[in-house]
Amino acid sequence: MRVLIVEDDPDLSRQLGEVLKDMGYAVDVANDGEEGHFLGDTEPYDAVVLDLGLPVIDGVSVLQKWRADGKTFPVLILTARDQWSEKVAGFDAGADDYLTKPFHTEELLARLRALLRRAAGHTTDTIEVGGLMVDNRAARAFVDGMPIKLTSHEFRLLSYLAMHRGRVISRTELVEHIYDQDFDRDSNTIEVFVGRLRRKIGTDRIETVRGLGYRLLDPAAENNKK
Amino acid sequence: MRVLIVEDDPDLSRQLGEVLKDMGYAVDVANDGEEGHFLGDTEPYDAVVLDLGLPVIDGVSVLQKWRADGKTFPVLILTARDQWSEKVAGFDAGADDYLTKPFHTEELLARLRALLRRAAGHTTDTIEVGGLMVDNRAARAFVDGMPIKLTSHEFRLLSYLAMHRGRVISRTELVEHIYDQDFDRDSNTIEVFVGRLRRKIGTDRIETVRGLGYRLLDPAAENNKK
DNA sequence: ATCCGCCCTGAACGAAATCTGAATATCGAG
DNA sequence: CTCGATATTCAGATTTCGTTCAGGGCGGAT
Repeated sequence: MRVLIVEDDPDLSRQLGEVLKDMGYAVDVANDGEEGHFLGDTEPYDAVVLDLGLPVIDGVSVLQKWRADGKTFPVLILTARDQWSEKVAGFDAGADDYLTKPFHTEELLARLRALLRRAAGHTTDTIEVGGLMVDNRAARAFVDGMPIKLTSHEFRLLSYLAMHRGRVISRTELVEHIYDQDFDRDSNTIEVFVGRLRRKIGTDRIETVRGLGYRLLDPAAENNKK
Repeated sequence: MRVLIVEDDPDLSRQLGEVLKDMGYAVDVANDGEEGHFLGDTEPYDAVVLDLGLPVIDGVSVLQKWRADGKTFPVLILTARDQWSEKVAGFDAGADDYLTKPFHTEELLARLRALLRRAAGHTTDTIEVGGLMVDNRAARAFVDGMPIKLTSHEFRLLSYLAMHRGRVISRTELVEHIYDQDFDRDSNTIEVFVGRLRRKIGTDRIETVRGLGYRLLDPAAENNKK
């Protein structure tokens, strides 16, 4: 899952960035409205955290532009306390949730998870596919109840596949959602990670669809074969 | 599904080409308006992605010429940001949708799918023909609920037949829509693929119409027969 | 600040699936 | 029955994928 933070307070944005990375997200940070708008327009984020009080272009305008351009990613807006009018304007512009500053990072994480979940059509933070369980809340995975040790990128890959289980995901899409902006993809890192994941969760869980990409499937459901 | 990209920025066109191929389209790329116009006039595309700012001949003129010549394929135009006048001119010239640069690839894909669907007179990503289901989004096919394992070319072939079910499709048309431009068809690859498909989805689903081509039909419905 | 260890990247190489083109067999119309 | 059209089969050729490994970066520990 890849997230954009648009926040002008350097302390806050840095701290948020760290927390989100710890949780296993790929994170980009923009420091003003213009940069934020550009990134949101350019990169395929799974969610955006948007401060409404921003230099250069204010948050509501940024959000309006995105929505006018057809961007559908969920947006969580941050408002100063008691700025009720701003909040309303944010919702009118197409926000999906809000949080008033100051807030507890735990709450931000919870709301963000809820947004990501909803966008992918799930109702819980944990996804189970035939004995494999992915816990997005704790950033952990289990096979038949046994915890699996995954590195951060391995988890991101698995989580993304789990969120879209059954669908074929192209290498391109995986790269775009697992890495943040500055990454040259001219290597075979995805293949390498898929290989490692397979060794950890079992070979038959990730199917490769030649020429298209990968798909997470339930090895128990025997009707996946042939 | 065969798509033409007319785009002068080599980075962008290369990247777009890759993404679209990932999604299973056959893709041709033209680097300027003249080449683009020629290809669009000559080859039977299912959709075109057309940049408006082009060398030699500009995008709007290209589009006007195509429409004047009776070309009906859907055209998605790309405009630089905030070039509202260009956008309007594009629509007047007969564009079906637009996207402002920069954009993220998933949005382009979604809009392209929507255009292709609309053009084929369908409203969802999945097509069902008597127990056979083709899911263009997930790049999967099912027979009576059982997933069928298809290679990417087999899937393209099936998808095209499903999009035009009931119609007789000539070998030539199939080749043109499944492969990109530089392909010598002096072989019998289509027969080979049809054979493989039949083995996988059932012999009675693809009817061969002697001297004309193939047709996908519903084996349950009796009124398909000539 | 420095060292150590884990993880990531990129490349190389081998393996596997798939595609192509041709040869051969079968079918259907007249 | 004959001929052209379509089916089937198959072996290279080709593309795509899996695996391994070394170098290096980053973070944590000391």
